[in-house]
Amino acid sequence: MLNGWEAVEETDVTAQRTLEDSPRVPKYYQVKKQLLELIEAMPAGNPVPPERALATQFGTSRTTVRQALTEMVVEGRLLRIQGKGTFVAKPKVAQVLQLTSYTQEMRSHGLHPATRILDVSYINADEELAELLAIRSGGRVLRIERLRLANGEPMAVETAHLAARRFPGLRRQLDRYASLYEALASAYDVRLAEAEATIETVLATPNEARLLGVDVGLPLVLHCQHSFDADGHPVEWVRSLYRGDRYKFVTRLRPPRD
Amino acid sequence: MLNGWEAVEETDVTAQRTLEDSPRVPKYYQVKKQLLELIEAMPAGNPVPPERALATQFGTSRTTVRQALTEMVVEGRLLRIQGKGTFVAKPKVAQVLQLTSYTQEMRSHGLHPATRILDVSYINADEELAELLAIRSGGRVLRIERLRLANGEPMAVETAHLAARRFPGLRRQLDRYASLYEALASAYDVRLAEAEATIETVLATPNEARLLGVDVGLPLVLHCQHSFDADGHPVEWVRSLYRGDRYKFVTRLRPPRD
DNA sequence: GGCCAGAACTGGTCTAGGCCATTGGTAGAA
DNA sequence: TTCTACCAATGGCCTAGACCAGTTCTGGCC
Repeated sequence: MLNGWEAVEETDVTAQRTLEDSPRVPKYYQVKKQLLELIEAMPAGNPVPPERALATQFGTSRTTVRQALTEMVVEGRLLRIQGKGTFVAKPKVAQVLQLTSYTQEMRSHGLHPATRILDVSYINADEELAELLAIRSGGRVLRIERLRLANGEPMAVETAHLAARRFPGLRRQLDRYASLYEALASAYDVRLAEAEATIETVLATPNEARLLGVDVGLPLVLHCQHSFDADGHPVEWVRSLYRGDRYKFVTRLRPPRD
Repeated sequence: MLNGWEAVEETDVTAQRTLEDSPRVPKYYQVKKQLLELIEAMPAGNPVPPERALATQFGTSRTTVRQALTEMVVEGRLLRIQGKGTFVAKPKVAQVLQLTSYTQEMRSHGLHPATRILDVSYINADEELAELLAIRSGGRVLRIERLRLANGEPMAVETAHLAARRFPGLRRQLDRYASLYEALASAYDVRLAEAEATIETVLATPNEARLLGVDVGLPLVLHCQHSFDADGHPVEWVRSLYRGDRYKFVTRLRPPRD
């Protein structure tokens, strides 16, 4: 019994033709294993058989096939499109966690970056945001919501917050510069010197899923960044949602100062 | 506190008393929304009603309730135990990404850390590992697999790799010191100066799930760290699997050197 | 009192089907 | 030729049950 799952890890599919044996392992997991082998030899974008066909082929119900497929979609190995089919997904992109702009970062990976501005507006800071930006509660904050793309594919939804008073006219300046950081440097002589970032996994809400073109409930990487200038004043607070199935993060670490 | 906030995109839930209307929103998602409200006022560890009761209460099938519950389990908001019930989970623990030992890190959060050594053995480096540790391919490598706990709860499975020739007798030294980093510093006068870490989301395999006490297929955070000493020589390569539902990562960023 | 068998729960897996929403092709109409 | 209406195929969501696997309580037996 202890070796129950061990047997599956090294599943010799050639040996077992049916899924009937070893009831210790869920059937959907056996289906998944076989599907993983199947798509291993397939190039990205290649379609896998439709769910109903797989159900027949494996001798299970469609529900069970979907359970296996869902896990693989969550893992970023498959991509489901309603009405079209299910396809082998592309491998993950690495994102270096440093104070570069998204544009620079993507170019250094040989990808073609693009940004679509979804919304630029002024809001009033709630208590939490006010503290992050070191302004008074209720103070005006410029909120910039952008969709980040790489090679035309949505990669992240980024919502930046900056104190309106500190960067007057920033809204207009945005049109003149390629990136926010460039605008801050050129128009306000502000450069980011340090930041604190948190990374955690969350699941896509319907709205976020729509923007990123993924399914509701898929794990995303929530990356919140609090950036400071050389004087230690807060400059921005950014909440970014990356596609967990397309991204991985890279960061350089140093020992803590004692 | 650096945190994500609840996205405000939903259709007006207050307007709809029942689950019948607005077919745009899946029923399981409406169930999830209501469950989120339900557990908001509940302390961690508190049980939610059993699935069959919820199905009756919401007028849906148990399958639909399970779909909602499953998402909440994946998000780390609920904890399911077969035969016992489903319970409100504890909030995430933040993990600072810096070159501290796990032991130090947990203590600084007021948690009681513990480490269970799963396996210490010598292996032969494959090509990839040899390059990471700057040794010849096939060279001896000490492999340390440890289970990290906080307040008695499994938090991560960590597998460290160090060149055997560079740290002779390290296997025995491990017993004498509280942490690996302490052993390196005291017995070999080696201190970590820098590291490169990658972070990505993966799903738990049966083996990993068993060790961490989570369900197969739950998202984990894969954290790989390549550490160097002050001379720039590689010291260790560590592959850590954290519970994605219990952890979030914090890191400090600096501008890239040009 | 103490032990054990079993009932009565819990969540875990699975079936066999239903209908809906989206997509892409096709046949017929303009 | 171009457009439109329809149809077939896909994945998305849902039902109403079934049985299995753990956990906990309970009642009878010693």
